[in-house]
Amino acid sequence: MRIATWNVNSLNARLPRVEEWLEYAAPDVLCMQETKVAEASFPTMALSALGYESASHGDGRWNGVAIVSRVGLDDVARGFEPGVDEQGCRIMAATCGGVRVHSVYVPNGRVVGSEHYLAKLAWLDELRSHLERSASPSERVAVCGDFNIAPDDRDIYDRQALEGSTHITEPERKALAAIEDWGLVDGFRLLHDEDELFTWWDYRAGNFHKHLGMRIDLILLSRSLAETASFALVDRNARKGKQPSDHAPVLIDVA
DNA sequence: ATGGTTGCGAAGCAA
Repeated sequence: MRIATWNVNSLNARLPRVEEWLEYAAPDVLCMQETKVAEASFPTMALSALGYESASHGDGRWNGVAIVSRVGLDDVARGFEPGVDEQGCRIMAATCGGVRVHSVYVPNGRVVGSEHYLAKLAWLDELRSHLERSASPSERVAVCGDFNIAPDDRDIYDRQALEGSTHITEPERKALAAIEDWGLVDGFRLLHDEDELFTWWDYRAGNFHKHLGMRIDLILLSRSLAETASFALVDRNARKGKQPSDHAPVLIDVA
């Protein structure tokens, strides 16, 4: 079973690239983030034509997450518990091919110490609580998405250049570690321990071609699922060419 | 490597 995650930065703008990618990468499940599309106007038919069922959670303008699957899509749950993340549209889950799959878009945080940064840390804490309430680490669980955190210094291009900015601070990394401590492992890292295998590059200043990026898009797997991981890849080709997202998709094959 | 680009939506913000 091939599981993928991709921050598409507007599904409306990216639909041709997503369709192309589904055809050649052939994931069984694709989690998307920053779809920026309302549930009512989600391109369900276009994805159905490629053999994928869809479920989404979005308000149409900001954020938005989706899961598309060709191995079943059941028990869809949107947001955290009632009253939390009602406007954010940053998390949803579905059961696909026997795996409880989550698509998450962690808040960016903007500036270290700002209210948005504190909200990011609170959101990550809520994600840990949500997993405790709604899933079991002994089952087949995948938490996929744009975490807006580079797990360690292998995942950034230069420690000094980024000092003082978000995505690399200890509180963010500890919050991610607390989520992993629930019972998840970084699937991509199981199969690749090299540095500078980035998943996101700023559109500006030719950063992609200068190899100035971060690895912030992660596929976290429960242990039983992680044990079966056989192949993982960041598809940098999807970051090239006409109208790319600023993120590349990440995929992993599990049994 | 502090200067840039893209998306949304129609100016300026978020990333």
